[in-house]
Amino acid sequence: MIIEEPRKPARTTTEEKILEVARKQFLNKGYTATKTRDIASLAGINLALMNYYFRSKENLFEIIMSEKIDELFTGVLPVLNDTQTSLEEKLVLLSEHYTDMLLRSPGLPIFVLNEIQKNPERFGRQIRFKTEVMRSEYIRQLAEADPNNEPVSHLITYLGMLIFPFFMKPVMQATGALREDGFSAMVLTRKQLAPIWMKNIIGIS
Amino acid sequence: MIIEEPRKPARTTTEEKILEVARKQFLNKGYTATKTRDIASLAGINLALMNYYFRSKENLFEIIMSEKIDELFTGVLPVLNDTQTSLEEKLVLLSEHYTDMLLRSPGLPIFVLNEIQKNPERFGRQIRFKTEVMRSEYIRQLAEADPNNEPVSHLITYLGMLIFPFFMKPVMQATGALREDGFSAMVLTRKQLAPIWMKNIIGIS
DNA sequence: GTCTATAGAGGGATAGAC
DNA sequence: GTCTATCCCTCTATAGAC
Repeated sequence: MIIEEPRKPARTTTEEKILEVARKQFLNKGYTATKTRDIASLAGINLALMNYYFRSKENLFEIIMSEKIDELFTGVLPVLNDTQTSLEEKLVLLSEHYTDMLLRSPGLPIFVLNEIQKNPERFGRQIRFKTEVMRSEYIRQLAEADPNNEPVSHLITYLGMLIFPFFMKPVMQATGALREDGFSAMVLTRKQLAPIWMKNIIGIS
Repeated sequence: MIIEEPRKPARTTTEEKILEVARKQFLNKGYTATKTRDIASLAGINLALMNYYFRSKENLFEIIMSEKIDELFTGVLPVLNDTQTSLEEKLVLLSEHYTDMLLRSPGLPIFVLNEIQKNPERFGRQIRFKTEVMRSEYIRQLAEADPNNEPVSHLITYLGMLIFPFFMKPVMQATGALREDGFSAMVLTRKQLAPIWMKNIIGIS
């Protein structure tokens, strides 16, 4: 009879602390500008210990990157694939999902898409776009609504409505066009409007 | 009588060659991942000479960055401020401007917005968003069309329609969802459709 | 597991000859 | 203007003691 190993709460301490710091550093500075020394010192340890847990900077980065790609893309697959919800309901769910999530992680899209662009063949494959997204219930319903619809283009349009404001956030704030709360307010209004806009565009095709 | 100095074609050679290479390197790799040694060797010279022309990497970068911000943002100000064109015409002109320009420089948006995010206070000011864009004829016409319109939000929506596909390009191609010519075709179709979509959204508000 | 110390490579910048 | 040689700092990674 096999006895399960009990959870070791000790392991959460240092290892998870490093991951936590690394997440923040990579997200804010990108891969090259992030220094292992900074991660170590911010985690309250030193370089050698960081390499004891994660063999290299690259390795640590791949772990974080994989997490973040999931956060940005893979997370919505259940919504897209749900056969119980209508197209209209999916539009609302997507808007809510992205708006709420990105208000918590405004820097996520620019980080992920920038690093993918610098290394497409390495990270691109993780996004099961062709297999998972293009064959989803969402795409099927889109084609059903109007056979002339170009599904990929429409998906990009909608993601743009939801995500692009977060690309512009630093610009808006640095130029003084929008303060922090002004930006949140705008995005929350858009959360309501985006599904309506998009429904209309789909109708138009 | 002042005699104008003749253009010195000699100066275009080395200095412009360095700029040309630096543009490509910074654009593809970002600031930190770009190495001055690479710029020099790709320009067919050496490090010392590069520092003779441009005092430092930072200095060279600021020049390129300034150029690129202009390319992405400042370039459309004449369109936005034209009192001779209708709102509808401006939508068409913006769509044409961005689509054609970004097909030539697909990596421009992600480079500029990523570097601005890493250093907002430094580069943000160059974009005269609050003073030039927000007081433009375009914004006035938008408010005229419907007083309930939220001009900033609508501008972001439209820029998203035109620019966001280029953020997704590496993802589309790495996942095999779209080949190179498939992407161009999609974007060219969108060039026609985006103004129509947007006109409709403005009507809805 | 956690540390100190250091190897080893790479990067930006400059001195100084031509 | 353009080069070679080199300084000097920073960064990643590892050896080895505790």
